[in-house]
Amino acid sequence: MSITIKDVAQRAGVNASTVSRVINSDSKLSIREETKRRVLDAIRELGYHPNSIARNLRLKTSDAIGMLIPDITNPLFPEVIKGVENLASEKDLSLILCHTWDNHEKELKMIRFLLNRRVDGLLLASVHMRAEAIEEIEKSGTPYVLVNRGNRKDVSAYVVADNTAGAKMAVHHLIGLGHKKIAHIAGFLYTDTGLERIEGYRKELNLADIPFNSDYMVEAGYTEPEGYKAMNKLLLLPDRPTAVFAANDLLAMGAILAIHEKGLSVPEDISVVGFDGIWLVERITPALTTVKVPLNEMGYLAMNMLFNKMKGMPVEQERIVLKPSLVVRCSTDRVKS
Amino acid sequence: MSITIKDVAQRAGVNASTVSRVINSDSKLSIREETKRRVLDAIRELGYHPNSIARNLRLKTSDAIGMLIPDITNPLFPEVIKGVENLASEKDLSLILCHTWDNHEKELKMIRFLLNRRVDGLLLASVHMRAEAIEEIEKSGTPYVLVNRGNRKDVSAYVVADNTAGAKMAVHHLIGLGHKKIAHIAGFLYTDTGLERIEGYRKELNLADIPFNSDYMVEAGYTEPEGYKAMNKLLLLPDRPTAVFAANDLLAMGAILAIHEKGLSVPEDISVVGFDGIWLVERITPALTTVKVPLNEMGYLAMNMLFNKMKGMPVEQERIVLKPSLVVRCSTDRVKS
DNA sequence: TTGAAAGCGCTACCAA
DNA sequence: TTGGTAGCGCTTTCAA
Repeated sequence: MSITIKDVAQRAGVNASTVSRVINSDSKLSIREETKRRVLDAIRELGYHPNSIARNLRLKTSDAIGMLIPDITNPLFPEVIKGVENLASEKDLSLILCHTWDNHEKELKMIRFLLNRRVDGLLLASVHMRAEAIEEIEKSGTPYVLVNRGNRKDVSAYVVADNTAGAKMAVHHLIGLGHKKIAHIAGFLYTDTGLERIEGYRKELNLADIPFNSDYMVEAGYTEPEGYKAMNKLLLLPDRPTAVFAANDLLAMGAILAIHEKGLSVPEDISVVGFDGIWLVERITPALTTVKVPLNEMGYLAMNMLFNKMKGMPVEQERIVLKPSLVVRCSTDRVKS
Repeated sequence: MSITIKDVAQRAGVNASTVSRVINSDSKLSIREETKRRVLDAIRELGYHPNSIARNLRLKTSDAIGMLIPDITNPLFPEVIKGVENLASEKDLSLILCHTWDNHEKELKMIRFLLNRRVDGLLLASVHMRAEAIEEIEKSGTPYVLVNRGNRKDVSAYVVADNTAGAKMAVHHLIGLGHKKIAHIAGFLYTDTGLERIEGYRKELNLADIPFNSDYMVEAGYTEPEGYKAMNKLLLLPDRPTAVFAANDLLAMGAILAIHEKGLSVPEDISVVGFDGIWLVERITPALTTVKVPLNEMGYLAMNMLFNKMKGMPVEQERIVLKPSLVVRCSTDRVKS
């Protein structure tokens, strides 16, 4: 029913192989102008469109890359995806997007799914510390790059932010403002983003000789409602913190909501710092002080690295750590004495 | 190099067709338990993963659907995509995401690209009024559904919001607050969302016997900077509007920024209403009054309709128009007399 | 410069 | 219950 290369060949009075040669216009092959024209005409007349699936089977490629993300409604990911897409579309690669909802089962299922589709490469922005999934990918020989979340335990290629440094900047800023009772709303402990941000938090506290208070650290996740819940726990503490460093911007937003609901205000009563620097947080009230990560660049660089790997080209740097920067806005202020 | 069905067959001492039958475990076919076990063992031992590309070629499907969106960093789309993805992953369909940046050339290019990949269906959230692209899709016989943006001129299947009604609600609200000088920051005129929202704006004005003032309508696009620019134009007017209805939330945010920069305040000096109801706008300052569209549902319903079409199942309703609702928050207030 | 033919990995028909 | 085989639409080698 669909028009194939044979139909075109017949119409043009040539062999299918000739049509193929015309389509792929290999400059090394010489094709008579006249033949070429006839083929091109036939293609137009019949409205022929080459079947990529057949082509891919023959060529053993898919011209597709798979990307795993936890949750696209966290505005962090669209920014990263944008960076990825820019390069991918330039290279005529399709981007197959899969959601894992930070669920290990789903993650594995999606990876198998993508591997069966023989994607040419994988971008993983949703990775648990468990190595099972990674192993499966490596066995398949499919090139892959971790994005945003790395995995400190293994030797995979990745593009991530310097989470520890970022967390230190945030806490340093708070300490500079005179805060001592600094809480941390942490991300998942099975993600290295979560772990490293905790590490930075603790290190910086240490540097300032502020003892770590386990009451001040609560594990949340990465969504706004989780930040809200975590903050409510912190607000119940007899010795309430005067500042909160949240593991990401959404968490920070949830925290601010909880604080406001208690009739307290930010930053007067409690200062709040976020992480990631999604653009919308400069518009909330109060404008959020946050650790900005070059998200777009992260996506672009990851795609670029993946592309090089796919082409078997040398990758000069397999592990890229992007420097974040502190953006001070209105959600942080000097501690009230 | 990769393990194929033949390798498995050889190892299990059966024919490839038998392996295929085991994999696809067709309940109608009877396979001896013993054989089945041998095959399954061989699969496990060899770490075999079926090649979807070959399967797709044979079956003439791709188990993939393509989705066109203008710009994923507009938070409207992640919400829609989430709805789509929910159903798609349930049906084991991959979602191939393509960005058009609202550019007609790119749109056409992406459609051809997806058609060549023989996607089983297409979800179009980025459609120009030009019918060229649609024609190409129809010629290919690929089922498709328009999402968010419909196309009033043709008979395509779609799931959209009732933009006219939504716009009327917004303007009605403003009029009820005593506003007469109501401006509209419009979306692109080649999108029917843009057009219909204008239509609702004008109709409601009409109903209240407020004459349409062309100075009060400025075409923008759908991004925040465009809203900012448009508002600045409006602020230059000798007879400044007291209220602004923006064609979407991002535009409204840009407008608010412009207003604030001029030292004016929302809603005291100028009231602002948005459209779409992305969740983040309840957190900006002031919390945005907006026309909320059930975005998630929109995605889900579109995917559902597409799925039915793909299966050749009867689609009871080819054109779904979702009712939006007005959410009044803090960005609108009575006009100062 | 072009044609013939093999084969990518799979499924499904027809036989046995 | 299983095997053999043709063929999905394409590319590419080998010959002509």
